Amino acid sequence: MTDRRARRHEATRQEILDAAWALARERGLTGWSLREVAAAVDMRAPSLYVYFERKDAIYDAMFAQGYRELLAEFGATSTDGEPVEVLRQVARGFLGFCVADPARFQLLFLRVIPGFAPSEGSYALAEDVLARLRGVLEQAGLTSQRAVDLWTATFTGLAAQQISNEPGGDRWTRLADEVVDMMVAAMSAPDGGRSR
Amino acid sequence: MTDRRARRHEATRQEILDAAWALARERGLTGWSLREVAAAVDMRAPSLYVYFERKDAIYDAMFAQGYRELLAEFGATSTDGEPVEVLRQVARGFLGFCVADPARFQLLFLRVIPGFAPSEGSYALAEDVLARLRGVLEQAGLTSQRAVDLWTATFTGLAAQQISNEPGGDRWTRLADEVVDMMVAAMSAPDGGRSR
DNA sequence: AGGTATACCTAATCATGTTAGGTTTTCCTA
DNA sequence: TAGGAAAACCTAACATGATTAGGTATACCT
Repeated sequence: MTDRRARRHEATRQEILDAAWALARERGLTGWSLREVAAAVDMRAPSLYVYFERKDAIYDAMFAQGYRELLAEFGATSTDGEPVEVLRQVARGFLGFCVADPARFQLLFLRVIPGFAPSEGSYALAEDVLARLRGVLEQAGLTSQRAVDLWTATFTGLAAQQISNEPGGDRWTRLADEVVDMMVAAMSAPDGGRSR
Repeated sequence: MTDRRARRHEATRQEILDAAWALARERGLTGWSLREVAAAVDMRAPSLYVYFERKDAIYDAMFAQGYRELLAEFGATSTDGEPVEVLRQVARGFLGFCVADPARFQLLFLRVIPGFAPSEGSYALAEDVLARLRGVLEQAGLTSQRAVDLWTATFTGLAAQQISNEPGGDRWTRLADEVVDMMVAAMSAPDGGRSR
């Protein structure tokens, strides 16, 4: 395929993704049909198959895009300064990211779509994020696998509660700093992070 | 309706629910159709409407049943002894409950079903459970709303991670005791549970 | 100018939840 | 105990969903 055409193809693909995101935000992650996406970009449903081989492939592309955005959010967080303060920053940033787009949160962190699993490539992006997180935690002395596991569970848990019980509020997200301090106190060596 | 008939009706209703649970456990919470449930109880799909006015009503009944089971699990946990030990017991019990049936976990604690919201009556059961939890936490000095919120977020978070990342394992659930101790240390008065 | 891949379409298939409109079964009552 | 009403079930049909088949037109390279 020629360059010009490839660019055009990619642009249309992104247009479709944008339409899907808009619908997902409006009507819920799974609350939209291919016909609706198609209508939003002035096509008929079957034409979408030129750009995505199945509906799940759209979800997969959204998944990848979401993790790329999270990586960007990470990048925007200043990583220098007192390690614990950096951690607080990261925690707040993460929660803000989750709450900003509940549909995205569900797609990235909950298993909401029946039968959908991210492709290898998309999953790799998720692991990039995790690696990045591991780095920041280490800086603050949270080196154990247990600490990382607890971190992810706690903060996705906080986001989930916030989103499903009080969307738009901060009853759970405002606990961020406190929780960070708590985890640092309990799990930084020696030897809350027992052995490794 | 006569008593005999009412009993029969209720029995069939439960039969349908059991079939739905079985399918949900087998193929995922949303991975079954009315036709399949009907086949499992030797009927055709439309006949199910004698017992449930819509598919969501089945989910609602499952939701209620799930919370009744959780209440029972609570009842089975000995509530006397050292408060912190009781808390550990409760935490382990809860995680066991979640991991034992991922479909149930999703139904009760995640918003997985598009468009489904529990009825008032079913939701009341969920609040019963929460009230019960509040009681146990208070016994151990965790009296603040913040402590309760953090508790629910953390333990549903742990369960979610365990279920979606390592089903059948214990990488997250084994953190239970440690997390309980951590929360008690950080949030029992004075005055981790600041003011109220 | 012509050929070919691409982009798009309509028509159709099959599964889904749900409604309409029966027929059969059950069981209370006269 | 006969009759009738309600309950329990059925088949047929609909609308909407994802997806496939099989075309037509457009864009671009040679």
